[in-house]
Amino acid sequence: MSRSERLFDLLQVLRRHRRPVSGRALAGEIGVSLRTLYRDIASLQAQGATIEGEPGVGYVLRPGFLLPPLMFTPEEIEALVLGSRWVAGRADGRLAEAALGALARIGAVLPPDLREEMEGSSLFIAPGAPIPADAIDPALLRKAIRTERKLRLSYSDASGASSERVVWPFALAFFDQVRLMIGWCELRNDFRSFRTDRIASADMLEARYPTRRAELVQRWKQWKHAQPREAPNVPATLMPPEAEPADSAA
Amino acid sequence: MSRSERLFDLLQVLRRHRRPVSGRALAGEIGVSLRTLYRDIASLQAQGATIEGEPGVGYVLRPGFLLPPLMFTPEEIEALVLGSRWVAGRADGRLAEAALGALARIGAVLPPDLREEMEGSSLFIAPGAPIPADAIDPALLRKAIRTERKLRLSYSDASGASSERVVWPFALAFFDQVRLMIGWCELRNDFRSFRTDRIASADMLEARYPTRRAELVQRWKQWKHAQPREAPNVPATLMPPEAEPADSAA
DNA sequence: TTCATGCTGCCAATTTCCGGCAGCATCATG
DNA sequence: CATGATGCTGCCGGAAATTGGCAGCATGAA
Repeated sequence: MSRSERLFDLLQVLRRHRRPVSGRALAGEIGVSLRTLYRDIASLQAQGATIEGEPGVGYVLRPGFLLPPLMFTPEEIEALVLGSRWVAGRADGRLAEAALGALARIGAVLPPDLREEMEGSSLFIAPGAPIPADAIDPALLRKAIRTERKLRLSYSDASGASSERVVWPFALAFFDQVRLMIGWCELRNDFRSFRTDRIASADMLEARYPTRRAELVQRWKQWKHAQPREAPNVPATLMPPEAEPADSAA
Repeated sequence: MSRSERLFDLLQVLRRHRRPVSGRALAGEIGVSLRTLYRDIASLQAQGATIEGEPGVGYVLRPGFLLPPLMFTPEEIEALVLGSRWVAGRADGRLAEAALGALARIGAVLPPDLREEMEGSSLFIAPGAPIPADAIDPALLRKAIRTERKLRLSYSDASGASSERVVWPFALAFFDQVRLMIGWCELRNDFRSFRTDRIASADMLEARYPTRRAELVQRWKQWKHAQPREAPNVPATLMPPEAEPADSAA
């Protein structure tokens, strides 16, 4: 049996035991030396398996590595498929792939009737006007947001003036035609929004920003609520992206 | 990347594609030679995966493999959340609820770190222009589509003329501002699209329509492809909804 | 037919794997 | 505290697997 097959096996064995099992027992069950078993466990862990080992006790596989069976109502399936189709059609390539990948995973753990529901779903996203392509990789922005890292941006505002600045990115807003990255701007010492298609370059810095993302979001919402509006009778949430320019106030 | 890791990857890639994929394409996607890919396929098959390969066609993974897929990646979680937020914000109430319900179910099986990812996700759907409210319950349309039942419609077209007809609804298309129900119209004996906000009333009939939904969709795609376009230099997929009116051709 | 594709055998260079040993850390228990 | 069970790591040398390339055959569709 090749090593890769053995790893699949080990996973199944671990899944079967819910009580801790000693490495020696596992090694015996799989037919391999103890030394090799330790290496195998390390391999699985490297792939994200949360296998916990305690001295004197043994190993347990914590859930969360493999996707358990899932159950949904037909309407929930439709909602998931529709949402994923929207992402697949309207977001950048990486996210689009991720949406399809997530659907595929869900489909694999669905009972057959629901899987059929998923495959035959008749809710479609109509292609819209083409979205301006980004000069930079949007996945980088998401990664910076996820890991709360600072970004050094080269940005061209609506008037064409370009600038360089460091921002603390904490959100991405998807409009029909445009995407805005929202962050705290060190240059302006204030919140700013940046159209992703106007970001000429973005470099993720080593430094993490000092505030938690959730708190930035919360503060930003308050800030936004308090902002004077050029057209106050339009609800703030409905303002088109240009109404909140990256830097026209500068 | 180790071989075993690659096998997991290959499985997920296979799950993501529903159409047959050539070995060459798979090899390219995974970054390995064709020869090695064949060996990998054989390995997975030996472990119980039902991967079917036909000469001249490609590979398809039949569901039911004993090993469930690995857990979602953070990016997949982001995609699911973003898609669900789109549905929650842009679809009717029932679907919006379903989207949130689906997310909750997914959240229940996530390990803590991913659940945090889900709850703190910073990708937002910006509210757009208000969507015209439907006079009828959109959930009824979806139910009719799901169960392949005929609908009796009262419909007002763009000019305000109203009509009554029986249709075989098979799809719902979501545009930014408008939703179209697509069906076979018994009155016109042809495919027609109906803006859901112009449907004055809809009654689901007892009768199921005689053709399978999937086949209707397929025929409609061919029909649509063959339709003459008023503005032929605009790609068909980019035409705004009004370009394919419910009945202006009648 | 021709073409795209699946699939297999063979081979040499490279890489990985494997088992064994020795040693350390950690925890529970006597 | 001592002991035992267990997890975990480094090192080594021989063994085994992996890899890509090539050549060739089979099959089904256009």
